[in-house]
Amino acid sequence: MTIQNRRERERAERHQLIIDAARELAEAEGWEAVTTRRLAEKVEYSQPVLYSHFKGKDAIVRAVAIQGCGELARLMRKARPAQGESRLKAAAVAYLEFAAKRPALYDAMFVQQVDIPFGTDEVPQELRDAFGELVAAVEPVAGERDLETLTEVFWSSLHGIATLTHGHRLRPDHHEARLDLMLSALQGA
Amino acid sequence: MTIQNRRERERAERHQLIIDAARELAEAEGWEAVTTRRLAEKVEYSQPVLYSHFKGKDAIVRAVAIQGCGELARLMRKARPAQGESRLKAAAVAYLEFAAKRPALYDAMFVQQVDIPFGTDEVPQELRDAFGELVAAVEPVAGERDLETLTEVFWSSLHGIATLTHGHRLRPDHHEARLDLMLSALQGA
DNA sequence: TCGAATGTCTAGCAGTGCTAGATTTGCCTG
DNA sequence: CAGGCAAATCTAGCACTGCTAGACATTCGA
Repeated sequence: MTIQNRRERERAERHQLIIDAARELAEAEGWEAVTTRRLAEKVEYSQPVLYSHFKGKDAIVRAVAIQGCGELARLMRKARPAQGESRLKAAAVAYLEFAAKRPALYDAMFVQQVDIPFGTDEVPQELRDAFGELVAAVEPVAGERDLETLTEVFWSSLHGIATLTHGHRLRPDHHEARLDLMLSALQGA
Repeated sequence: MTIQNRRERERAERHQLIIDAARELAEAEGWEAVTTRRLAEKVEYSQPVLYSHFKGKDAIVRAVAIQGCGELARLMRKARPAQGESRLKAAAVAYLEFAAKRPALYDAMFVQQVDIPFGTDEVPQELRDAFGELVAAVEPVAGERDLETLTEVFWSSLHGIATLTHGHRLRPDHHEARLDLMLSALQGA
């Protein structure tokens, strides 16, 4: 029993080791540098070991993405301002900072279409948490408008800004002006 | 001289043939199905011919993307409503329809980071035209706000909605509600 | 008709994700 | 403590990718 336990624990540790290695490699050199061979080398095992933990490379990326959602949720929660200040702006800033500082992670989460269940299925808790933070930020300004729909619009705007900025499609020196314009529009000023 | 001309014309035709084949293949089976071998087979030449026209696969995708921008611009121009109706809404609908109906093309244009010059460099005319259509749609509702910045916000929102919708991250049956909410927010209602 | 230049193809390299089968490792039993 | 067995792990390889060097064919001008 205890041996079984130890083995399971070791397996779980290695599982996480692979996820961390993939994330680190992607953040350091981009996802195109994350090959099963380099990943195997980084965790000091041979390639087939990866496949005893994950169904394929996609599954590894998916695992990284889900944990990334957890981290985003944590960051946004930490960024909740003291009462009185704009929750909407604080959330937007935190979100965009995350996207800018962890582009590879953000890419896995929301750009690459790794088919994480998003709809009616069993949505990972990390995703729920992240979206929940967005909802909480939108709630004070929703007014008559449908909360969830407005949150989706808010999220879309943030996502659009994040990805177009990362692709150098927007003027870099107008970031703050864009953010302010977007926020005041959504606030229904 | 006429021989030279004929050769140049044939080369140009084949150049376009490659671009069309790549677009068709991508639209039919996704970009992951667009390999240099399959593309060569489709145009009935061997692989190296592709490399005599383009520096590499990226350059082919880039060419497809730029022509896609031209098409988007054309569609949005055609969708300009008669006076009185909302230009903003017409532009948004046209943009989102394009993104939904030509997902592979949209992907090449704005999702894959094919480094098309966007900033100060020599921006392709097709891109200018597409952005110009957005500016024209925003202009009537800009009011005191900076036109170009507001257009960037509008574009970001559209892009976010387009990509998150394509990735099944948004509730499909709330598409119109989201669009209306976004438009009325930007309109400064 | 021949030589040369242009154009095109065959064959191959180094890399990818993934896996079958051999090999080693570490456990439990006699 | 030795032996056998099962589980974990690795080696080697497949079919594919983007890309290219060098052989081959074609077409032009003299």
